[in-house]
Amino acid sequence: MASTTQIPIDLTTPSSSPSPAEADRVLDLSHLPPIYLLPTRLSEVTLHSLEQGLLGAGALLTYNPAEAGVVVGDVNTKRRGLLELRGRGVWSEEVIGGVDGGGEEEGLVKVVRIKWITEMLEKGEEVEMGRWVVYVGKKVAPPVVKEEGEKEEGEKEEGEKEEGDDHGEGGPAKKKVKREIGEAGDGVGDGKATASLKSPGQSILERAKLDAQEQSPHRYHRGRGTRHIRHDSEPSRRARPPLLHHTSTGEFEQIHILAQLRTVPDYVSQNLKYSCLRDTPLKPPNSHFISLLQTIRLARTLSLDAIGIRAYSTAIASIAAYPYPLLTSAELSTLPGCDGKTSSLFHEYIHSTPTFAGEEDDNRTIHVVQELEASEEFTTLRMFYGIWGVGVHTAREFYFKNGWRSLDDVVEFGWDSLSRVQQIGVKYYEEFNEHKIPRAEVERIADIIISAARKVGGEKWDGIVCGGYRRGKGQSGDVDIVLSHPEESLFEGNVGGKGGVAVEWVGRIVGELETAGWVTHTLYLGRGGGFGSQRIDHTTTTTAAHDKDTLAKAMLVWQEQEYNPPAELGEKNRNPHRRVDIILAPPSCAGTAILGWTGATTFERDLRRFVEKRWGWKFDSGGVWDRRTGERVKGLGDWRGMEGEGLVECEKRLLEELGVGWREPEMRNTG
DNA sequence: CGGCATACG
DNA sequence: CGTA
DNA sequence: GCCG
Repeated sequence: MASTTQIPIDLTTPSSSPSPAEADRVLDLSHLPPIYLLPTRLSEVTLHSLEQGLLGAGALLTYNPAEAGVVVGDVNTKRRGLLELRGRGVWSEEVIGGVDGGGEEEGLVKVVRIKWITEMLEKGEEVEMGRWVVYVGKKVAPPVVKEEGEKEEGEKEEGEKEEGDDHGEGGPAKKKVKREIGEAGDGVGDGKATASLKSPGQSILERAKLDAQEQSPHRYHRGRGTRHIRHDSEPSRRARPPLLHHTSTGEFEQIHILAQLRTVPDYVSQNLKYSCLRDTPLKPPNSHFISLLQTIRLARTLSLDAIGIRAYSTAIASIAAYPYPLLTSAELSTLPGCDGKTSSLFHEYIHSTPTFAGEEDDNRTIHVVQELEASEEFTTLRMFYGIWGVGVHTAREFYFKNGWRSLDDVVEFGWDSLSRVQQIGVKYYEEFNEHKIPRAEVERIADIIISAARKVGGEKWDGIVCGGYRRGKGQSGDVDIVLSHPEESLFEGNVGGKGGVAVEWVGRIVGELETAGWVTHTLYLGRGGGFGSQRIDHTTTTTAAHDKDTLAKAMLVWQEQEYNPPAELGEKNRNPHRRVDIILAPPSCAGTAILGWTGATTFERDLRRFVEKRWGWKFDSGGVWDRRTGERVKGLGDWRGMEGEGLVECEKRLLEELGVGWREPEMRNTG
């Protein structure tokens, strides 16, 4: 019941696209009962403009004729009106004496000619509907026969595992308890230690996948070629009278019409699947739903499902680029990379808890996500995975093979089996994970690094912070800075076996920073810009990136030296430790390095797919390569610093040469 | 039903 | 295998 | 999981 609530949607969207509902309105039809537009004999264009006009006047539209108080259509006779209603599952008896416009008697439905609306829209003022009414009926129960409707997903009431033991965080591990780790299980995990690593049949991560499969696929048909948001005037879809179901259906239909009024973004209408070719802002309208998908994606990560990761990443990136709050799963299913599964998740999400106008929607949820958040397995694996130097495999080993459940377990039973960097990762677990880096601190760190580079290598060294900072995030997990120098000659010359002049430079710069006291640990120092540096002799292909086209990288732990103790804490430096990556690029690689290190991940993957498809090139942050010849594509990514080009300019030129076109870093937040 | 980004230690 |  |  109460199906005709206010449309619980704020059409105001952060970006562009004026909404008809926002237009200054002289004509105000908001007091009218819900209006249903009969699509019969109307073109889609006509229908659409009528909808827009009505919505612009604040009228309440519904796509459920059963809820309508007024039905408007190309109908001229009483009998026709009655039949149109009946054809849509609305049974009624004529009310003689009639009633007049405006009033909304319960259970009454009036069929009105279109002229009524067009006249109002032309005049800009309300018009008595009386003279246009062709039929007034009183709704009655249909003769028997009930139709099956959409099934509501069962809620709640699902496996409630005995969860309970909290492992209160464990805090940063400060103690280095020595312990033999040969007998992994002893004393730990009370028998849980036997669970299999590879195929834990009872694993919630596995079950979550199965659950998902069982759900009705809930597919929405999509058009070939140009894809439009499905229009409900399509007969097949219309056939079903969804009434007799409380709530949702009515809102669904009602909301649905709103979805049709929005300008379809190009990437949707053109079915454009490369996230590098469209804007993806940091804070998209559907960020809450996205965060739930990210949780599911993480579950896929933790269950070693690489393809699931790709699939969810694609969907997330697509939704993140969508400039409107999604209203229905049908609307969602028109986005590239979002089909049955994704839209069925949204269906569950949007119906999980009603959200009213003005409210945040973060009380909505998805069942499998709740299960994940409640499961010890998921939350513990996630925690282990958060240790720098611990990947999925190791996290699973900790959990399933060793039976560990907390950081304390790791320290107590496994410390000596950890690699050096893992030990560092554990030691600073909290600082790395909980304490994000404010932008101002990122900038300070960058200044110090650039200064160090200039000190050891001259004033022409320049740098640019990439990563999340460059994409506009207010807080960063780490600092990624790309350094370069405009003179090729600096990177030529001797090539020991170990890899290029760039490595020497990064060594000198890090040395300077260490000496100055900023670096507490060096996790890695050497070749590889992360996404590749060039190595020669791939096969026969000459090409040869020389070592002068090689990136170098340092991964550091950093700590601000200036410490102002709040008196009682003492003089020890308690500033949080920070993860800092320094990438050193010769000028020939500067553009690709910056583009490659700015991210986000899905943007990068799609960029590589696009460049491969469009040109047959291979992109990595050390250069652009022709796959056939193996040759480096000339000029791409070269920094013309000697000619006064800036680093950002260089990246811009590269993006254009790649056929991608310029995209602001702030618009590369593919989630 | 194959493909899904890429490279390095 | 881990990192990005 | 989605696409061609």
